[in-house]
Amino acid sequence: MTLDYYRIFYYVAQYQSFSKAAEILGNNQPNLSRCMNLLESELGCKLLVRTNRGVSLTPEGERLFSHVAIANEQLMLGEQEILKDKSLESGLVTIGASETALRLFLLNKLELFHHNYPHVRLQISNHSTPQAIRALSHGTVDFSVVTTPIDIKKPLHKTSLLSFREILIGGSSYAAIASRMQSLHDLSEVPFISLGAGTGTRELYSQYFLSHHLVFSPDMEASTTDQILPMVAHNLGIGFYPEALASEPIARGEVLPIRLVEPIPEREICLIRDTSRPKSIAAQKLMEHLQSDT
Amino acid sequence: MTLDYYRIFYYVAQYQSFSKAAEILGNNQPNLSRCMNLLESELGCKLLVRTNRGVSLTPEGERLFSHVAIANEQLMLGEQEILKDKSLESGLVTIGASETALRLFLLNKLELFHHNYPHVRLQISNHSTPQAIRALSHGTVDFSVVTTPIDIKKPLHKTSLLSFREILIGGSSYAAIASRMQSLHDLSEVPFISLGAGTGTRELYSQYFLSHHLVFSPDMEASTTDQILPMVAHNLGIGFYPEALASEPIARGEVLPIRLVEPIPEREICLIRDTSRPKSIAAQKLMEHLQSDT
DNA sequence: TAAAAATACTCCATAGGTATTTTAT
DNA sequence: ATAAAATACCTATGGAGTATTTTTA
Repeated sequence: MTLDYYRIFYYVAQYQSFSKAAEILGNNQPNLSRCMNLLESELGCKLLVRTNRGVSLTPEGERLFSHVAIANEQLMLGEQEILKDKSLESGLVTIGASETALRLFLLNKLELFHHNYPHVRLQISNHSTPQAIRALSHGTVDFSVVTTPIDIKKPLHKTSLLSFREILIGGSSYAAIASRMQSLHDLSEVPFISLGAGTGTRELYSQYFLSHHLVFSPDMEASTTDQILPMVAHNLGIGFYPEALASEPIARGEVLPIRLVEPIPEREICLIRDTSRPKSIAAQKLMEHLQSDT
Repeated sequence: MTLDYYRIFYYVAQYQSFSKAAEILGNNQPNLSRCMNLLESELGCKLLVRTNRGVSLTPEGERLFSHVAIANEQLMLGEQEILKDKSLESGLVTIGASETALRLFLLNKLELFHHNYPHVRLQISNHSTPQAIRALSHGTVDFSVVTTPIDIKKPLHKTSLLSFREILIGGSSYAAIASRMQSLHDLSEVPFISLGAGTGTRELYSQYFLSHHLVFSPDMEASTTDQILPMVAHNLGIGFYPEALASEPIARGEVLPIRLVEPIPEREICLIRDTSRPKSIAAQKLMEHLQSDT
């Protein structure tokens, strides 16, 4: 028993005519006649009353039609939705983003993407890097954009998007230090400002100090990177801060760059995806967009 | 684009497996594989993620499925309803019936029909014969069962079901009259009880009297046939009453039959249907039942 | 008689089926 | 090694189409 008969039935009932329905369906009258005969005989029940003026429904036909109409409309709706999703006229992408990744990379990219596909809803949850990765594992986001270092398990996959550097900055009180190149050992007495434990950034600098036989023990903890800049500007201490975000405050003289002998490890912004989970078309398109150079 | 793909998609999504779905559908795995490939390419969009452990849905597949599920369930529901209608496990028949037709014929028949098909709902509207025919013309009843005389136009069609006779009955006060055969002329001074104008019965007796060069002018009007018997029993007058209903009161001595020289016209109970209007299966079955001898 | 559906008949696309290969765990 | 889907290939049903006839208002 083929469902196509129901679609034909739908149009025949709508137009009260085999010929008209055939025209709409791009089919022919004798064929619809045959199909409706088959439908009736399969259901063992007359559905249509044929006259020389067209077709009308029997009581059973009416009953069936009320269901068939709903079914057909649902299918057409479904097709429309798929088509919209496909053409990115609808859709939802959920993104896990670390703060630095968001500020340094994602916001620009999202602005362009949103301009191109304004009907795709974007849901960004701002997390630390480990939190963003956990959200991905739990399936609460489509993908995450985070900063190295990262620790990744089996079905997760990393793609590099952008390298960036951090520099050490200090407030006006540290003008003397800033005036010449420093070694890490020289700064053991200077108070450091850093993000709290449990962030990738903190991990990174702990490793960085350790590799130079020092212990990184910040005197101040900021809960977001955003807070580091004003804390530094107010001379609470010195801290590492993304170069791209620091250049402007430096130009305005709000903070000073402190040059270091030991090269600060390069960091990366990267895309993390769960390869075991299928992606919506909108999510695929956005991921593609993030990896392109535009 | 064939709707059958959606049915296959429904089962594949349900069972998360081509093989399993094929089994349920009485089809084979390679065929479903082919059909789903076609569906995806027609929609231009991946719906299923094939793995060696089975199949899962992409986000677009999930969206489509929510619609397809509704559609499929509606179609299955529709099929079930039709099947129930067909087997008379459901259905509704509306009947227009004149009082005499109901009492003399219909009630017995309906009792048996209802016993055989208890799930078919019966809606009987009690009317005069002209009202029952009008209800049929307006499409508010499936068919009518009425008594002659009837006046019928184009798409209405009459089938005789049962002949019956009426007899003249009187109360105890009319024992003298009842004791011997009467002619209509002899009864001109006796008060008659009859139904009101606008009923077939009244029409019939007007004609009957007229054909014997008399005028039928009842002194009392009853609004239903039911009321004639007690009125007669209380000696308010004499009146025509269906023989079948009179026999019992006569046997009990409540009323007396009055024999007439002039033969009282035979009457008929008949089925009136609107040939231009299709009938539900239940209505067809009941009409058939009314015309059978059982 | 005209406008619809029904009938008769042809053709070929494709659904259905079998056997086998590929893939991922 | 196994359990799934994919691929390859074959067959025949039945859907699509054309021409014609039938029906009934």
